[in-house]
Amino acid sequence: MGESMTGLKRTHMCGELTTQNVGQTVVLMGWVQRRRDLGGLIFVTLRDRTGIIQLVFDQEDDPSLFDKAATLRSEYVIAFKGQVVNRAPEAINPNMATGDIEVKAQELRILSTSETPPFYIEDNINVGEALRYKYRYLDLRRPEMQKNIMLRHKIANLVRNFLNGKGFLEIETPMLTKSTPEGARDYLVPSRVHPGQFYALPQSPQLFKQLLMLSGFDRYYQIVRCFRDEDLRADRQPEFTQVDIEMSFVDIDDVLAVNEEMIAKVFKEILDVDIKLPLKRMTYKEAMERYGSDKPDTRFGFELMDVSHLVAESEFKVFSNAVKDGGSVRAINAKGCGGKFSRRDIDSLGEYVKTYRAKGLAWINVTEDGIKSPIAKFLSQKDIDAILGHLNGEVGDLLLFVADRDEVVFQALGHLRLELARRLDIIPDDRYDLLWITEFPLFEYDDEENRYVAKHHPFTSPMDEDMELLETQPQNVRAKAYDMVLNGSEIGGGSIRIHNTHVQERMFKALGFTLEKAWEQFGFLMEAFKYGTPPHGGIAYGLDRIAALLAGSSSIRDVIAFPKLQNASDPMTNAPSAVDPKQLKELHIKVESDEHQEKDV
RNA sequence: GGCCCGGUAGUUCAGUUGGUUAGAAUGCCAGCCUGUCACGCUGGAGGUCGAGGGUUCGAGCCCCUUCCGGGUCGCCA
Repeated sequence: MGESMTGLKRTHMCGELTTQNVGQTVVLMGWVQRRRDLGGLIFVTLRDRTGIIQLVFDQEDDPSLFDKAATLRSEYVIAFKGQVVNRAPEAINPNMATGDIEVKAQELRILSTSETPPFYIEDNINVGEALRYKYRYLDLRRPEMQKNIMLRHKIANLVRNFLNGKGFLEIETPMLTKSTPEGARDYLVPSRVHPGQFYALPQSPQLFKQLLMLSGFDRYYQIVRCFRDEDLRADRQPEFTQVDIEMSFVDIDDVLAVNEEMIAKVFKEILDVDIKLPLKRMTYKEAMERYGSDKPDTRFGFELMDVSHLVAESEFKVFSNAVKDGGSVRAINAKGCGGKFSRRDIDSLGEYVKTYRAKGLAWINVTEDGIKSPIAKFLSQKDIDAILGHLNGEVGDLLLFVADRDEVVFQALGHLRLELARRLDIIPDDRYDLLWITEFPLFEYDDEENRYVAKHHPFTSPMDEDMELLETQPQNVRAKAYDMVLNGSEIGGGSIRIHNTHVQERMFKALGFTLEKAWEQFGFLMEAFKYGTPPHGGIAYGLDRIAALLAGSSSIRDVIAFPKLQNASDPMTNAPSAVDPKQLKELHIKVESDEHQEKDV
């Protein structure tokens, strides 16, 4: 049982004390970080969310207070009264923000004791994530986590203030909504009053924000939770937070302008980094051809180069056949890597690209003794000269080639250039390359479903000049879609929407929907379009990703207070879990296999 | 669903060709210590080697099954 704090009122936060407070009597409350018992003298470091301060208990001053301090252990919660004093010059701790002062004890109350925590509450701990998340409330006590969560708050606050100032309204949209067949898998929610029917948790408030434009709210935003029942990654959680924005009477330039101003403000306020506006724009086509990715990391080179035209007639069938079959042969000149990478290193790069479905990695090592390459024997001197010339291959360079369908070539080489940069450690970590990727294809072909599917979503407007290709050459239709990319991560994406029933119907048709099916699924939207729809468009940012990037974290889990593990479970609450059969009965749900029912009953 | 890596003390890990009583660091507990700040010194407690099965005279180590964690491909409009 703890003591009462009655009669003591906190006067200061630990990390806010400075030499300015010397001489004052202060009351502090927080957690015991560490106790150092030197015999007749005990030092205690006390922690709250602002930082850490050293408390001093001297046996000669007050023996009973001293004895009480001796019982303190890590993570005890205490109320403490004492006088702030300067430390002796030789006792100053330069590694501590408050290291030039300490507080001499006058009163101590133990408000709450603590068991020994399963891991130490400090930065740079080396502990498995499963353990950290099981005790997430302790993990969150660590200064670096406190910093991350506070940073996230600050970003959200900046965004709100900025958008409020620009006349945007924050409007909530439903969490219980309608399942849509396109896109990611939905989380379904049954309800007692509708047997056999399900709500879906929103993957995004997309349709609702469009309807809000139709209602005349003109400018909307929402910091909103979204849900996708897909497999997790370091940058993907089943529930995540979007900064969702929509505007009326706008075209692409209007949306991009206000958004890049917002992001620049966030960078200035959070990192004191000046972002040069307007942001660079790059078309999807250029991004793919130069970087093999629609979210290029432009902080380093190793750009892709097309050598298809040089090897189309080559004796090397892997190259010439790829070109004949409509694919391409592209290369990266890994400048200066010829001498750095061993044969074993190069082989491991070959294994790496196979992850991305490339069948292999051809290479040419340009050395002082001429070229070394397993494919040299298939290439004529003329071919080699042409390739070296085109790729600017010089002594010391390593040329890496992938030949396949464009899609595979881009993916393999796009990832390879990232891998090369990581291995060579040449990615500057103090640089923030922000850019827009524009003119995305409206459709991409889905091999499994044997039809075109929307690359962004089915409400994205085609570019005006490509409108006529909708029925005849869907693969060549570009969309009024844009992504914001930061250092190789997509942090936001959006589009100008279709605001016309007729165009929307043509779109669904191109996607292989019958009119009946389109109306069944999205009838409420197309019906709405009949009643006076302003041109509109918007964007949605991944707040978790932005916060992680600004915090310098490699995983969005570091900026989410209570994240889920890779299997989408929560080791703290044990969610998801079996439910009482009574609940299922009420919901008219029968679970086929009952082995999962026993999991944690 | 596929592939890769991992699971040994509270925690992070080591553990040789399969061979005596499974170790280290740190944390924890006790004692000593008045200027520490990763305090120090001395001592102590602490283990279902993820689980189940198999091979063997003998398994932390080999084999099979399974569970769990991480990464990744598919997937993620």
